[in-house]
Amino acid sequence: MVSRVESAAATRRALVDAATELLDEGGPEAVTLRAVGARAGVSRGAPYGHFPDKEHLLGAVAEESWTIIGDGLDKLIADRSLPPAERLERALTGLMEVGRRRPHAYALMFAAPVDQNPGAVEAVSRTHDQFLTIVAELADDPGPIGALLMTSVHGIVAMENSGHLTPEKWNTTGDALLKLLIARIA
Amino acid sequence: MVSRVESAAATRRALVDAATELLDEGGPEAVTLRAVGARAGVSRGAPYGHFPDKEHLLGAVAEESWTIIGDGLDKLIADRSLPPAERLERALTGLMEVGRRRPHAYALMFAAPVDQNPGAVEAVSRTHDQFLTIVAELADDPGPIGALLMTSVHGIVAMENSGHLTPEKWNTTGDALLKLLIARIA
DNA sequence: GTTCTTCATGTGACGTTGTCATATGAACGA
DNA sequence: TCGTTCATATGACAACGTCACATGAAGAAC
Repeated sequence: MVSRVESAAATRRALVDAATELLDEGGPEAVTLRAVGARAGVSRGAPYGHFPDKEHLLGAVAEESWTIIGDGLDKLIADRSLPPAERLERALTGLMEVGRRRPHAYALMFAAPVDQNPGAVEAVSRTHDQFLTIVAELADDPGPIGALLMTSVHGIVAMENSGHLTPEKWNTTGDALLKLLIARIA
Repeated sequence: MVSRVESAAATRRALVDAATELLDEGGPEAVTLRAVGARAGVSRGAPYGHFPDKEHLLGAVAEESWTIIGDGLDKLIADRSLPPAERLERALTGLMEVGRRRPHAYALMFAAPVDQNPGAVEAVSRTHDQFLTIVAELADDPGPIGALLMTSVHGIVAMENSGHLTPEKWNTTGDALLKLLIARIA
C-alpha cells in the first residue's frame, strides 16, 4: 500500500465504510464530514479529494447497499434447486430484513439523490432487473406484478420503520402483510 | 387583534403557514427558521416562543397535513350516496394525489418525528381510523386489508416521488398499480 | 540522481444553521 | 398607576458544509 493509487483507493474505502457505520449507528445526523474523516483516520477535508460533496459520498453508501442486495439476488437466481415461488418470497423477505436491520441505510437507498451517481443508478437498475427476472418465472407480464410487489413491500417497510404500522392499530404485522401480499398478487 | 393571546395565536398560525409554504416550494432544505421568521414577518427567534425547537414546528406542519386528509375522508364517509367500493378508491386516490401535489409535505407526514407531537399522533390516528371505517364496509377483517392497502399505496407514492418507479423500467404506472392493487386486495 | 509535476491530504477561514441568554416593550391584573 | 407576564428582537456561540491554500510525498522527465 505504498503506491499513490492504492493509498487513495484505501482512503476512499475507509471513507465509505466510516460513513456507512456512522449512518447505521446514529442515523443521518451522525454522518458529518468531520466524524467520517475522524473515523477513517483522515481530516475533515479529505473527502473532497474523492467526492464532489457530501451528497455524493452518501450516494456511494447507497450504491454499495444496493450492490449487496443485488449480490444476494444473484445467489438466489443461481440456485436452481429453489422453486420459483420460494425464490420470490426469499427476495421480498430479504429486502424486508435489510429495512429492519439497517433502517437508515434502507431509507437512504430509497431517497432521491441516487440520480446524481451513475454507479448508484446502475446498481439500482441491476437489482430491479434481477427482481423482474425472479418475478418473470411466475407471471407472464412481470412488470406490473413486480412493481406492485416491490412498491408494496417498500411501503410496509417504510411505514414499519416510521412507526405508522403498529399492530395495535392495524391488527396485523409486517410479516403477515407480506404473506397476504404474496398470496393475493403473485 | 390587539389582545395578547390573539396576537400570539396569529403569529403561530403565520409561522406554520410560512413553514408549510417554504416546504412545498423548496423542499426541506428551504425551511430554515430564519426564512420561516422572515416570511411570517417576525424574527428568527420568534418560533421558540411557540415551539420547543424546529422539529416541533415541522410536526405542526405534518399534523395539519394529516388533518386536511382526515377532513377529506370525513366528507367521503358522510356521503352515503357513494357505493363502498367507490369510497375506498377515492380515499386511496386522494392520498396519492397529495403525494404528487405536495411531495415534500407528504414525505414529512410519513417521517418518524410525529411521535413527539401529541396533536400529530392523534391526527394520524384519526385518519387511520377513518380509513379503517371505509375498508370495514368491504372487508370483514378490515385491519390487515386496510393496512396492506395503505402501505402499498404509500410504497407506490414513495417510489414514484423518489424516482424508483419509472414506466420504462416497470412497464406500468402508479395509477395502473393502484387499480391492480384494488382489484386484487379489496 | 536530480528536478519538476501531480495530487491526496491537512489546515485555516467563511457563511449558514439551530439554539440559547438576555434585553425590551407592550398587554394584563391589582 | 404600578408591577408582572410574556411574546418578540437581538447578540452570541458551536457545529456544519465547503472552499482556498499550503504541504509533502509519489511518479515522471531528463
